[in-house]
Amino acid sequence: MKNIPAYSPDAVEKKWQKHWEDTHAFAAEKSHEKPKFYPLIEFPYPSGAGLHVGHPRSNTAMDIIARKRRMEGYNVLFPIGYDAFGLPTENYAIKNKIHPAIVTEKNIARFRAQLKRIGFSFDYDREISTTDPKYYKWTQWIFLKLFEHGLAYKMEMPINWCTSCKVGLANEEVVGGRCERCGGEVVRKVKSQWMLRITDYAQKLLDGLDDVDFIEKVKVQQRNWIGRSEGAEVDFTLTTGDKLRIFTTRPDTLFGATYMVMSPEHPLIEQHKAQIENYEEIAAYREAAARKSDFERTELNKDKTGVEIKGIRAVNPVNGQEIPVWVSDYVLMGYGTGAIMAVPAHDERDWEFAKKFGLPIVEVVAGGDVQSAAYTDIQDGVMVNSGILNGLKVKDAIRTIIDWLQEKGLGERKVNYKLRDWVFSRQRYWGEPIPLVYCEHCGWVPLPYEQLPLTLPEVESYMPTDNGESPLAAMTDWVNTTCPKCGGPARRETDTMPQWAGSSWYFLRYIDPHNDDELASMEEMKYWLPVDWYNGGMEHTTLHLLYSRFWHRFLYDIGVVPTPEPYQKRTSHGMILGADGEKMSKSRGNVVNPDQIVDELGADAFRMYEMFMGAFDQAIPWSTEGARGCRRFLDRVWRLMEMLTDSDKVSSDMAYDVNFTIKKVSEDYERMKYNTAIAQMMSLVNAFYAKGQVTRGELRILCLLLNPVSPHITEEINELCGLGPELFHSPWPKYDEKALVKETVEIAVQINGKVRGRLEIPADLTREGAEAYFAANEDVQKLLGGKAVRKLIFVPGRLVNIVC
RNA sequence: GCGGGCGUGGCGGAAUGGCAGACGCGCCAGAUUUAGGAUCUGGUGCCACAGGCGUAUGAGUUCGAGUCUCUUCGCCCGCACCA
Repeated sequence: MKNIPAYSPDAVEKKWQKHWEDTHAFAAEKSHEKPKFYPLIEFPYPSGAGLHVGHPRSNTAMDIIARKRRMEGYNVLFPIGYDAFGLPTENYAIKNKIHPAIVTEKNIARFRAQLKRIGFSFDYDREISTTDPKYYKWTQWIFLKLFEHGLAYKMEMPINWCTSCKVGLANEEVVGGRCERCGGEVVRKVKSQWMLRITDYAQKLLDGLDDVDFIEKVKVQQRNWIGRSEGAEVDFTLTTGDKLRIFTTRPDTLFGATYMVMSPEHPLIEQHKAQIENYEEIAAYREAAARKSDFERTELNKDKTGVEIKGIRAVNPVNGQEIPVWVSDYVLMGYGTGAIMAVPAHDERDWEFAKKFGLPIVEVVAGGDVQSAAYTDIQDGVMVNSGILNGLKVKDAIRTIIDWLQEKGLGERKVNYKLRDWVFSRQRYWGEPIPLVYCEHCGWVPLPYEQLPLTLPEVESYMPTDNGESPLAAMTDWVNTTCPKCGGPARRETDTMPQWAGSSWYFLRYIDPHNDDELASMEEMKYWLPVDWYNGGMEHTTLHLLYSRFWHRFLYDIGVVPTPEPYQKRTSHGMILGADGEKMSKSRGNVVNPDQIVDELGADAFRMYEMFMGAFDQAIPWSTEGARGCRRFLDRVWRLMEMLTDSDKVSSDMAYDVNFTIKKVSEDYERMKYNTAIAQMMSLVNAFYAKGQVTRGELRILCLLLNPVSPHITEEINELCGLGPELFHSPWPKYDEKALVKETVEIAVQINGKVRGRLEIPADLTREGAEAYFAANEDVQKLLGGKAVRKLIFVPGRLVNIVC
């Protein structure tokens, strides 16, 4: 072909992006005739820093799948939106005295422009933002439904308080005793908080994992987070006459319990103040424990502390033995019953504690040396010193003792979960207002649904207050209202919702984003749900993923959505590190700006490098040199136009390579093996160069295969050469099985397992015919040097191994 | 400590139990060019180089192991006193 223009990514990309935008090329079709496909990426938080090179990794990966599915004839919904409530925007607003809504709008505009420059095939007609009152109307609506069903409640409880953000945090937001966002110190503080009863859904969230295709490590993390454990609750009688209930997973070791431990916050301590001889000492210990942050409490776990409660003892229900009761902060009030029986012989923590305080260690499972270490094995051990359990294996003993306890009314089978209820309040401005009012007569009263959305008022200052109240609390005009129930005076809730709220259901809104009557129409949801493929970061596995599964399951239970699980498949991408192999951060100065890469190399090369740089699920250091290599490859693809020949067919000598590439690329995209798919296309292009020619038919196939990765250049080449209709709605190429069968193949010849030569043999040689074939082959006989063949292993298409 | 994952050239990484290092980066040489850049061609695991050695370590299974089993070492991620 003559007169090939120079490749200018900037011009080519602008041209196609405008064309796609003008024609709404990637809008999901209204009709439900075609099979649907709903791929999803985690919608970004529009930070002031703009897009990060990490975003395009997930986006491009799902864009490739979305584009391939359209070419395969699916109706594809590939949406985009913004998770725009949140602390950084609010902090920026405070610092610069700008309304967070204005900051948000600006940031979204920038993100949108950056995303469009990279050419993602999002359906921008369905764009949403969690900060839009038309959106958060439904976030509030869901909250009211949760409230209506008893799943939202307000409770005085110790919360994690970030001393720097001055805000309560969920357990999940505390990392190593510090605030996940700002790194500030986190202490305990008692405050009245809205809570969501996610614990009611622990078992459903666990069971639901069996019916979805999440990658295994995501399932494992969710299971660990929910933390189900089976055991029993057992009542010990105290010498005061009342009962102390404990939870244990090892009721078989009941005969080995030599003391008990209560959490410092256990209510029985206060109730028995009078009987406790050393109450002062206990109270002092409790105060010291409360002052410690969670972090310190766990940091010091090697050195256990505790105080014996003098004046109260407990009676072991299985043998009537009287044992001491201790207080220690290694027992947590928030799990089980806040008290344990201690079996030092068979629990490492109890063993350590017993050693430190000189408490007796009684062996009840034989198999170890319990004086030198706790014996915790449950496979081989046999019960000893255990009355009715003697001689039983651990598992049988557990069953036997629980039955016995239940019969005597001393205890019962019990399942516990590590999962805690979700602290849902934030003392912040830039979040969804909680649509409830407090009335002296009626208590907490929900706003009527028709009054939603309850919008954020304009305030003077977004600063949270030192006493822990939200900035909204200062807005008396807004706060003081009337009770929807009795009409009397009432006060609005001034806490707002956490950022997790808006992101817990956004995938539903994409389905029907402009609906003012419902969060989404049932008919549309029945067509589009569940999300077919959701890709995101591992950092959201235990928070966002679990929260959104919880909300969705609740909505399913009340008949609002048609599927129990929101996401059918969940995959995860690896992080992109700085060129130095460290996590990208401003302070390290190793941050790569996507705009710069697009400026220098073009969006197509940028997208390709993001996919080519390494295995998709692994952390990979950035290399701008590597990205230039992808640009060089696209230059080579462009110059294929110089060696174009007239045929619309695939030439016979290229048939194998072309068909193999179709097969490999098709399969690798599905398995997220983007790097090897691209490598294969590079090999094919190398083959065209080696030959010095490419037919129009061959180039068209290459453009189709490469289009999902680098959509602009491929459309341009296709158009310049007039190869066919626009690629993005052309059918995905199919390979010809027959073309993949070769007449001869080269195999390796091994003698005693070592490669000694190569041989061209007929491709259809069978295992049966192999012995005769190689016996008659001169080259093979030369390698054998007259030695007798003891055994011959022939692997068709691969090798022959002759043992002699 | 528990759970999950990983360890292959100078680098990113390929490899249904079957020719280790595909593809790319970097590097070397040549061609072209006034020069540089770009492009093209060839080369590039290591060594004592007609051969031998090589996938963190040591063993095992196998005709055959990067791949399967066990051992040791190292690294990453998640959870972390959850009874």
